[in-house]
Amino acid sequence: MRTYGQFCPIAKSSEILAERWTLLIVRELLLGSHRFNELEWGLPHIPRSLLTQRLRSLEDAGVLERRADAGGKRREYHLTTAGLELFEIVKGIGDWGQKWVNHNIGHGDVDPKLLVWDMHRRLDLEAIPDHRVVIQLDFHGAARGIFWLVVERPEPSVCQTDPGFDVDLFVSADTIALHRVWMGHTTIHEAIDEGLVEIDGLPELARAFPKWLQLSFFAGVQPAGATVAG
Amino acid sequence: MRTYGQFCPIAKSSEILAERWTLLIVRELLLGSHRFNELEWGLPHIPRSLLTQRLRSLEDAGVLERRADAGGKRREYHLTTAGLELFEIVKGIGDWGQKWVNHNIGHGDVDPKLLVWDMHRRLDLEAIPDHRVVIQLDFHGAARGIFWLVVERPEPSVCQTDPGFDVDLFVSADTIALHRVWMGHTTIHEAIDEGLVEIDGLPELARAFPKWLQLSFFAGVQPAGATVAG
DNA sequence: CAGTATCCGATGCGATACTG
DNA sequence: CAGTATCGCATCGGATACTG
Repeated sequence: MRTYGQFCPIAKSSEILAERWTLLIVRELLLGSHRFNELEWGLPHIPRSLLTQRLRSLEDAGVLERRADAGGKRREYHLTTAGLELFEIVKGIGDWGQKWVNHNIGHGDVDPKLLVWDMHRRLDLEAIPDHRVVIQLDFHGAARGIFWLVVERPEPSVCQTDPGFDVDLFVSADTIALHRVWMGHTTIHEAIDEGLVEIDGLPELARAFPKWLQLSFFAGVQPAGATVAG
Repeated sequence: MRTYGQFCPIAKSSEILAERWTLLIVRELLLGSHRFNELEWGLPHIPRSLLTQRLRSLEDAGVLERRADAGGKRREYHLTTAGLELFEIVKGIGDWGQKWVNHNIGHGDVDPKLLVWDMHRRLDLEAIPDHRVVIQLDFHGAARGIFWLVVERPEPSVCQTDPGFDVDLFVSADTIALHRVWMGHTTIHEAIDEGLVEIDGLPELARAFPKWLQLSFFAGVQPAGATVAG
């Protein structure tokens, strides 16, 4: 690991935390991912070898620990007490970003895979129906992709290939528009009115769907200089 | 600038803040350095070209702005509102480091130059005498160096070469020992008792010196697992 | 003093391919 | 699924020299 040659605690922390990808890995762990594959879903474009390397560094630094899972065969990654105490820092960085960093979501910043992964993790388990609902999401515009969201208790899941179930709801969305909804820059109803998002299926389900969908943790943070919506 | 291709505010912030040296530059600005040369004092080993580059990135990101100073000739770097709002984040990272990162100060982590720079910035202006006091600091042990601290109002200064004034106090210190005092791991009186720090000069000044010296901002944070001193 | 310009070697990153 | 191995390239770090 590269060091700064300083005793300052900010420098010592930065040696661990300020390396590329590291904070995003911690974010994923804080949000409840524990398996290598789950981490990959939340970190599109990270080289697998680099993920391995970072997980090892974080283990050495005492931020996380590897465990064998219940089955005994697979590994799981869990934050230690030290790692869990990064919550406020990571949240603070996110709040700062939402407030101050250019909040025009551009073509380079959108990733349908990450969006559906985030969405599936924020579904309101209290609000979803008792029975399984399968949603097909078609993204178009800045970036394309088709995903399936299998909404069920105890744990919703997401697929990149057709899971084979009958589809109950078809959602077709402009990629940037749905990102803007997720980030709280607009509402899903506005996006629907503008024709950028369409929901097809049983009217009852179509009406209920927006209620299951919780937004990003940072959707409530106002960008600096934004006028408060009337 | 390297990006992550994510809309997540943590990722957008990290693109700016998680690059090497960046957080330490922000630390220096938060602590009151504004000129290129002051920044260099607080960032030993940073290549000047890289400092220039980072300052430019931070300006582009809206974290700082360049100004002409009062004289009109020199440039100064000042945090914007966005930059000032990084205070809690930087402090949080420092607190976390002081609590959780290996707090054995080793040979690779000591830097007398940074230490005297930090010390001169934390001198208690209320407590120092009315007249100028010149202190020569001799570091020995893990890393060597001689510095002169010119203690005076309104602004103390520090030199790497003999400023030519009569020296009022000679301080001779083991480098690691004085770092440990600064970080709150021990007291200066303990270090003196162990023979690791010596102060020579008028007894009145020698007695007063420890009182001018405020410690690191993080000296009050207990390392995890540390027993509270009795 | 306050930078800018250039050059070189080491390392980190990212892409691809391979394995149990 | 959960990694490991390898390799080219970009960036960083450090040195040196130059400028207003």
